[in-house]
Amino acid sequence: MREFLRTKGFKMTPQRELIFRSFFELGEHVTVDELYHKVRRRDRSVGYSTVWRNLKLICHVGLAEEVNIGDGITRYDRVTQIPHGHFYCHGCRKFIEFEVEQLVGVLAQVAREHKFTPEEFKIEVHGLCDGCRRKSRRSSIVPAAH
Amino acid sequence: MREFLRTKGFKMTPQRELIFRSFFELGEHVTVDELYHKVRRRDRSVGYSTVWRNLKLICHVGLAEEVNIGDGITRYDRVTQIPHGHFYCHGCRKFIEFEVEQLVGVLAQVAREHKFTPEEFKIEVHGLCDGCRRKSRRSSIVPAAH
DNA sequence: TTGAAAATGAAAGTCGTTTTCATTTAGCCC
DNA sequence: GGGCTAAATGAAAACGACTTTCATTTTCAA
Repeated sequence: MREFLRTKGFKMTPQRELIFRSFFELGEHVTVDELYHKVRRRDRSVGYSTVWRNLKLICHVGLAEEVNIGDGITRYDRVTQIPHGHFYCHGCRKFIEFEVEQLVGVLAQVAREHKFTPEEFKIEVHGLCDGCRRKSRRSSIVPAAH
Repeated sequence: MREFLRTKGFKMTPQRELIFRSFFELGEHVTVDELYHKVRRRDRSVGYSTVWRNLKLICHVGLAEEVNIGDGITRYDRVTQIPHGHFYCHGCRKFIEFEVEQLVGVLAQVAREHKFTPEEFKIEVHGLCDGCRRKSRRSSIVPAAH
């Protein structure tokens, strides 16, 4: 990793190593805060901005990408070989991943038809997971009033 | 519209009428600021929070939905009969819409397999439109340094 | 070893969003 | 039409995630 970063013009530091390692241990849909706290448990001296900057760096070198579901909190998702979409349950606020290889193929075709050059595909479905659906049936939830 | 809102327990006001009308004139990918300024051109006395609250109300009653591309700005998109996805060009920052009827069908099937109850589908592709791709070829853009 | 460039941590700044609160208004009942 | 209650409004402040600043420290190539 030190070598990998050096070729891109970045230096290795103890903080960076800890942050990178912690990120890959968490791996999926990581928020800055989550990573910050994980790192902090191992080294109380690391600052929030250092965690944030390194998360950006991880994205910059192509090892992760931002995921945005619209709740104002940016999540960082390790880049994997297999493209995947997200089911986001607004009950338990958890993600379920699913494969989108063929969907991406279709999308790429549609993009070509529109002369659009795709770089990133975001496929997200919001709804309720099995567990939360059962719960919400019992105590049907009323949306907040204004 | 007055009637429609009344059945849901909301009142009609001059401000609300103006805001609703202005929103539907703009129609697509509307930001709070855009709508605020459009409304203001017709009535200088309308407050920002009123515009914001009414935009939320439009979503609440199912006439629009939030679109989030990850730039920290929420856009509001009129709900249409035909489900559509977005190509977002990060060159000119414009959206191109495309039909996703069949894609949504496939997604719904995948959701069923995961016992997930879908409520909203977000299909977004980031990249470059035809015009911006030609431009960026000529003057190949270097990503901002840290 | 040394110097330039990069990285760090604390603090402050930014900016879109959301809430608060005093006041006004809509619309139901008589 | 008048009275009443809940909803709506506008200004301002609060919120909160994200980003930048700056003085200091550290890395690493020469």
